[in-house]
Amino acid sequence: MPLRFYNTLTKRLEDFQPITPGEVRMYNCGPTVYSHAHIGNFRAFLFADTLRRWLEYRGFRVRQIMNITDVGHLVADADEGEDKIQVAALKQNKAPIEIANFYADAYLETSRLLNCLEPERRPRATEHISEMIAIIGRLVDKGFAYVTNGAVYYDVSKFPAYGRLSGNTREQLLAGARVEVHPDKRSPMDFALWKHDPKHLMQWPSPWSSGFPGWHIECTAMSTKYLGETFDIHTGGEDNIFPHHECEIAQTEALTGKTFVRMWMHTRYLLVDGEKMSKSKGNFHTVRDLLEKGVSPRVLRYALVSVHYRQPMNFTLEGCEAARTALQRLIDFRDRLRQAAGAGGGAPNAGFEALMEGVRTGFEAGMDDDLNVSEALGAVFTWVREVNKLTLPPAEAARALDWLGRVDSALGVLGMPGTPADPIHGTINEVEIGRLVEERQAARKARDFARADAIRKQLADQGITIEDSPQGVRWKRKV
RNA sequence: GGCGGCGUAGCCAAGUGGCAAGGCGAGGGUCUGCAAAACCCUUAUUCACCGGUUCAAAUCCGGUCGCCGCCUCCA
Repeated sequence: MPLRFYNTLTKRLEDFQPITPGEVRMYNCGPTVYSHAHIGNFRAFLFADTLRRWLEYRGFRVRQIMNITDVGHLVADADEGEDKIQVAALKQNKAPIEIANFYADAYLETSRLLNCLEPERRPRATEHISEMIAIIGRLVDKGFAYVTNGAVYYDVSKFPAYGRLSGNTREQLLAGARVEVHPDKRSPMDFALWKHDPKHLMQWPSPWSSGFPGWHIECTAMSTKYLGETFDIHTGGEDNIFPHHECEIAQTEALTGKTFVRMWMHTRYLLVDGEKMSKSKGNFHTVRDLLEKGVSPRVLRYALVSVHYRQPMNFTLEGCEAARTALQRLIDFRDRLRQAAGAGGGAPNAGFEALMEGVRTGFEAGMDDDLNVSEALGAVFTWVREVNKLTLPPAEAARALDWLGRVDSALGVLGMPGTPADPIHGTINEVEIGRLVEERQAARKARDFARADAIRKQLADQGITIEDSPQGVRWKRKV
């Protein structure tokens, strides 16, 4: 079965072929750095990461660009609202750049913690002002934009295809218009490319006024700069479909006269406890909050990645616990394979080849089908159960281990270390664990089971699980 | 009002015409000093509801109910 993705633009599954054979050019809408990223943000970023990993698994070279928005993203109405970063700056009595840098650094730290691969570039809006001004100038020259009172607006009426992505056509928007028309705008759906506002903390000179860029223009400037006028994939959250991506298409295609993006992919919203996440409902989780609550990064990654990206996901702490157990099963399995690869026993298993072929086929079919991770994981767990029944000779264990590594190159969860910052891991060190394990063994030998069980409990409280097997005692850290 | 999505076991979640994957949880077993891990068995005669098409529908069509998102704050 071919690799295929759901294209928001055509509203159907399409076989995927990059423009340049063997190379995929992909732009991911990244964070606006005015506060800490929440798990909904990271659902989208983890989707982008998984998509990149899967394309690489399939042998493509992936040129991945993920932006950082540090100016222009307005907090309320697009014309009257304030810049999100400016709001945070005023509130905290800091310069906008300090706010942006602080949250950008925090974001990058979280991204690494969740095992996201580093994109080719992370361009920032404030570092591409001159490119944006150049594009705006060309749009004015071409008649797609007009200047009033130092501001520049895109004239949506000049772009008949407006609405193709979101379904919000000009007619419908006009019919349902509920926004006061800004006096400078010709139509309520026109959007700002450049704004003039003397009160704004971030100001750049331009041919029209000292001011700052609109939100949508940054992605046009940065994506086309690094990926060309037409590229393969553009991703974002479903809320980006309108207005952000609709406006990007209008701007960019008016500018170049070419198709902007071939495949638009959007993650659905994530709900928490069945409701939209919001601070007022008390169900708002930033990634760092969850880590502080003891959800380890790899459990969080597993939980967020294991649900299909186009399915509305309901995030709960109970769900995290289920994810933790499932992940523990995979990690225990891997550890057993490692041991068997070193000192396994038994003759070659008759059905082994068929099992390997089955899991590979099933996993790849799921992932190829619009990144259906749930289906792909189903194949993996079925395989795990079958392999667990066998006694593996080293060669087979090594092959299974190798395959598990392939699976994890796409999912990125097993290779993640537990982090010291994670409280469930406790502070106990290996020397101390070894001492307690030996003390417990001595107690068991003396049939002092009360003492042995007390030690086991003590270790369990530190996140250490003891397993007495015929091959000896083992211990492991909780995932 | 316009656009889009969802409703599958206690929970999460695949499956878009041919006897309902997988994970978590629960119960029973094998193993164990007891556990843990692993394995075995059980846990949806049924896919929100009502009609229709078909030899055959969770899957297609029509309708009803419920939930959610977007329509210039948001991934």
